Amino acid sequence: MRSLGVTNDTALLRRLNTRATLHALRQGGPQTLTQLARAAGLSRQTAEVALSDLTERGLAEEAAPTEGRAGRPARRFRFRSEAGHVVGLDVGPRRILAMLADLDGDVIEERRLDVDEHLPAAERLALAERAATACVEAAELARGGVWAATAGTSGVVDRSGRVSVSHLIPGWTGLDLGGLVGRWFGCPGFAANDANLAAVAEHWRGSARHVEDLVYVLSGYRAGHGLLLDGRLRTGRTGSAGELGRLPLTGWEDSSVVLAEAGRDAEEVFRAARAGDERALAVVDRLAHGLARGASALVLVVDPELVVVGGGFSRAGELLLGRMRAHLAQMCLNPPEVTLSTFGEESIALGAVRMALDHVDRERLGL
Amino acid sequence: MRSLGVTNDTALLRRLNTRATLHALRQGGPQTLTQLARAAGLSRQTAEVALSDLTERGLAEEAAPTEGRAGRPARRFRFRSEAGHVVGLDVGPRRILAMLADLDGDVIEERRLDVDEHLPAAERLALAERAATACVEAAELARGGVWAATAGTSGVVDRSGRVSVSHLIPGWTGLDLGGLVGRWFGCPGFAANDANLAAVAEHWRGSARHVEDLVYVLSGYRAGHGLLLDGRLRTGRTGSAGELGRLPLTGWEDSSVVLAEAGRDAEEVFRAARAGDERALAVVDRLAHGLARGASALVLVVDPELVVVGGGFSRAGELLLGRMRAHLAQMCLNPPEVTLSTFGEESIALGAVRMALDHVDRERLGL
DNA sequence: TCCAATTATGAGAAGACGCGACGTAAAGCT
DNA sequence: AGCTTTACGTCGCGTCTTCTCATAATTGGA
Repeated sequence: MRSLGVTNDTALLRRLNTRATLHALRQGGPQTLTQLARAAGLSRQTAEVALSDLTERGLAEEAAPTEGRAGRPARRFRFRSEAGHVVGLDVGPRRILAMLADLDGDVIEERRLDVDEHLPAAERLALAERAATACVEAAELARGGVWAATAGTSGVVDRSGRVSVSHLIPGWTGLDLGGLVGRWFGCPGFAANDANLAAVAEHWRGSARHVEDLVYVLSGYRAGHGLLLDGRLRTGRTGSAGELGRLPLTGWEDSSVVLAEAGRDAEEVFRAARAGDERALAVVDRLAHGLARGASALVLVVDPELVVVGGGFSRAGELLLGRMRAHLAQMCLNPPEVTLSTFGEESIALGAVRMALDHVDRERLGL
Repeated sequence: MRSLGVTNDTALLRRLNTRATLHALRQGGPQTLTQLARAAGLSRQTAEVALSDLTERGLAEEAAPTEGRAGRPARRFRFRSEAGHVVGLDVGPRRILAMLADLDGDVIEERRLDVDEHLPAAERLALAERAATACVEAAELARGGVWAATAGTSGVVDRSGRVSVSHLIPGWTGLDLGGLVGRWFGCPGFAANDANLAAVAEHWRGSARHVEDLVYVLSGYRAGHGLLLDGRLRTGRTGSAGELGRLPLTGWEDSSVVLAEAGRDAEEVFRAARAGDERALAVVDRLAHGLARGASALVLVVDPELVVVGGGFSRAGELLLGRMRAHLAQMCLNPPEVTLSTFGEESIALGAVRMALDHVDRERLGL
């Protein structure tokens, strides 16, 4: 049974209308009062009241007036996206990527570094913290300028932001990653699985913008599945949704095994395949078959609108995708669309940014 | 991006508070004004206004006042659950079950009949209609007294209520079942897959009351999986979520095959197994293994809190459940709880009632 | 340069809603 | 009969939104 929030008095109306105004302001960019009111479905006066409230809270300010039009020039307002910032991190087995974004989600600073996959947890964390704080310092933010931070990583991450299992990163299991990144900046901190965050990023600004139900297939050195239903992340009770490790699928080959047998580097195989090398093409097909096998389980269970393929192997491009489509068509009655990730390697950190922004929108902006 | 409904004026507050009052009234049974106001988080006056509105709409009425207490007797109000009714149907391959329920979801009338599995669609539908109208006539409802109707059936049912695939029922594929049942009573009509509706019923009043994410395993002559996440039904893009038919699981035996090999009737096998018959126990174990295989795919993908086992085979009881738990533990890292269905054979029609009530709550009561 | 047309602003009035307060009504208890 | 208890009903206040109308600040053409 749905809970009906405490509704009460007219202050709720105020909040609701301020929220609608803020929403319209963020969606439509700098606008005049009249435009804003229409977009929010309110009267001009109400929008004005809401705007003065937002201005007081530092979330809106007057911009240069319209020019070139007849009549009295209208005051224009803009969303102060610089009012706050969030940090998004990708702490992977071989790579660390830190992003600082404003309230529009525009990435202002970015630090990327390669790390050894055997690097111990403490040093890995120190590097991640340094990368993130470097972003913050470069942007010259005031103290408390970071409103939320999220880290994505390989492994199972539970609801509280703790890594409950990680095979790829040494010393990672049991780590309270969400709590840690929060402490770095004195703000709420979160953590999530990398494939899940990648799915979030693709839904936010990537290939899955127009879709509410999607499966993300992370393939490469890091592998996993991300699941978004109704536009919301599904991590499951323990955070292990989409972890098919123990699913007894017939003919399910691990990607790394396929490549190891090929005895060649992934990039090399893809290049050869594109050049028409028969054996390389066979390897790509086996890769595609393995990915389709895993994806088919998710597809048959949740029947999504779209499958997005990302991660290192997605660099094989349409070659891989075509084979995956063919294999999926064998495994599903009405197979969904399959498409490439838009952001590639950046999607995990971007998804982390989005998750942090979700928290800001909810808790701090009241959206 | 969440849409921010048209918020506007104070009429919204009215609606919100009326809604809160209705909610409190339905939850708490007959109550005095003061109790109602407290439960809804409103002032007494506001609750009174809301109640007069509800009374006008026929949804509330004054009940006998409290007695035996000191002080002026308080007026009491009750929800008029008899203000409207819904029909829930289970049109299965071998059984038809029709239910008529009031707005509390209490089943008032019920008609059940066995049918031949080869019965053509037209005759099956005629029987279903007769069973349902018999319920309505027995209750002596006024014209327009049925506010919504839902039918559950075997096969894939898409969002519009059309059966897109059905192997078990002849002539069923392509049928606009939802539209049909709506036309029978001149009200909105819906249709859904049987396992999905069973999941809804268990979440509503059965074994899954306290849980928001669950997988329902329908086992027996009818088989399938139902999926509820965040308390909401997940049917997927085409309605085929949970249809694992093509999933290449190793060692996945079809229940019917297992029983056929055993050469005995299901009931007989269960009875023998309970008596300790070794061979019967082995058959039950193979059944459990097959069910666990299928369930494991759903469990690994969505990581639910609970698995509910229903359908004919669930009559094997704890015997089957215990084996399923053991097998699931082999297939999942942290296996969820497994429990028996509360309603057994009635769960599909009950779920249909709930789905019809959902529509009424949303569209007619504005909840 | 001046005037009309255009567009937005700002103040005031009206309508709706919810809530607190206060007096009143209706019961039980002594 | 009188006191206590509990709830009812009404009044007034504050908040919120919208409508209206006079006013202000531009542009473009005469």
